[in-house]
Amino acid sequence: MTAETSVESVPRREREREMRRAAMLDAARQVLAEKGFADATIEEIAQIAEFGKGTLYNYFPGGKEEILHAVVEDVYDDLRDLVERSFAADATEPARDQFRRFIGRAFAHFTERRELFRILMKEAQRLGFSGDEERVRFYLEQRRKVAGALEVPVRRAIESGEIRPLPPEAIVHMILGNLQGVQMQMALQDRIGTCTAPSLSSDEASDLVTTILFDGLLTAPAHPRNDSEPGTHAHDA
Amino acid sequence: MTAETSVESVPRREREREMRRAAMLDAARQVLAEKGFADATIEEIAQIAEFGKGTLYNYFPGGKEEILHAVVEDVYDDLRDLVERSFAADATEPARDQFRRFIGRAFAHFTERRELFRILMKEAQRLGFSGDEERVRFYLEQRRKVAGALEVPVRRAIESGEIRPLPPEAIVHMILGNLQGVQMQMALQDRIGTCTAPSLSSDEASDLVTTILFDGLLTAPAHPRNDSEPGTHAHDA
DNA sequence: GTTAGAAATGACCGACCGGTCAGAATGCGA
DNA sequence: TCGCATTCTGACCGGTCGGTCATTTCTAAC
Repeated sequence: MTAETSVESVPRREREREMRRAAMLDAARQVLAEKGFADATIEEIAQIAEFGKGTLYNYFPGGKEEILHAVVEDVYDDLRDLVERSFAADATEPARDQFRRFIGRAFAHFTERRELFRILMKEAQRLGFSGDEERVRFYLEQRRKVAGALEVPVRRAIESGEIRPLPPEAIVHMILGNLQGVQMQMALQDRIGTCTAPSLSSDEASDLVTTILFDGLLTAPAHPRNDSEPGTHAHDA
Repeated sequence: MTAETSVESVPRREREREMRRAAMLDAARQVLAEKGFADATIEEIAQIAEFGKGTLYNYFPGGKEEILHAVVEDVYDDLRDLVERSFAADATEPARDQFRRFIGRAFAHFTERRELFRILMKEAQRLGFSGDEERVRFYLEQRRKVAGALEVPVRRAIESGEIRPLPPEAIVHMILGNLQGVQMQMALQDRIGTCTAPSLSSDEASDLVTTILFDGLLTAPAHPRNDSEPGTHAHDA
């Protein structure tokens, strides 16, 4: 009955350690989402995880900072997986449909995981704009994980001629910016009882983003669709 | 020579007070951009503004929080002005050109005022997601100043039939999301010597955003342009 | 020059928190 | 059961910082 130290897949001892680590990260997520990095206290994380403060330092010798990094890293890993899974389908599927699927899943992901979105908004930016070289590098690395994954289908769609040959990195940033902007709107929306707007549903939001992104706002093309490069239009002084 | 307390436009005493207040806010902007709210110290702000710490509390009895609010409020006011100025032109100008002008100015505004963008990124979100009812309300109010201003031209363009009749609030959020996403990319880009990308210029960025926003990514319309409502497309489970 | 009121100042206080470490608890093999 | 090793723990320490207020400095009216 009592476990033997046999050569099982994972040495038991280690598995338990991993479980505890996960519990600590769970607690950290919760507190970070609620308070933000600056106001979160190690003490509270420890309390929620039901460990002594000192124990956290066993698992995360780097202290608060290391905990934040671990949490953020997980969030971005999940996001990258989500991207990769969303585009895994056959290559014949129209780009528009593939992206529509991704966008829908991304909204769903963060809608049922508010706290992760909060952490991303509150802390990721802070890392990116931190004065500390190390932190900035970490942030860029994380962001590139996702951007890199998303660049693959974008490039494919450009090569197949489905979408305009604009700089892929820029397209990726715009897509991510759109997602963030609308997710933000939805998050704020139910934060105060819908002040004015008719409360976009997750599905409506997906359609909307896809439409604007792929079809554009204009009702009638101002100039030929195959005018692929932005070209020069009205500039201002 | 010595000033008289005459009934001039502004009572001198008050003007000087206003100047000092402005100097303090300048210093605050600088420190907030560099360190963020949590790590900024009143002491440092006072030092840079060349006042004693106590004096700051004369001008901002609410302390650190009130200072942040004042700074953020100014940023949003400027932004709203920028929106209103950009669309003040005659009503016959095509919507696309008007928005192109706005987008260009917005990039220019934040490109030559990095520190304001930083503050917006680092702190505004934090306010929006704060647990405190009061802070959230403040944030929403600020944001609405800008969103409200931008909604005007959007509504006009919808009514004139130039752009699709999608929910104006959503369009506004997407526009703002795009601007933020791309501005962010540019900010990060020159934060580390351009890792890979060919470094989007401010003007290229404006064209790019305008193109995607108005003309869409697709090279050929997948379905009729006047299919104004997003309609149902590929959904996923 | 005098003085009353306003404004500026920075030493000080108390709260808070990240991180440490000596000792307690626990596990585990002999 | 014993004893060693590993892990857990929370009281404690040092440092920081927001905010206060008694004192000083300035201003301007008389």
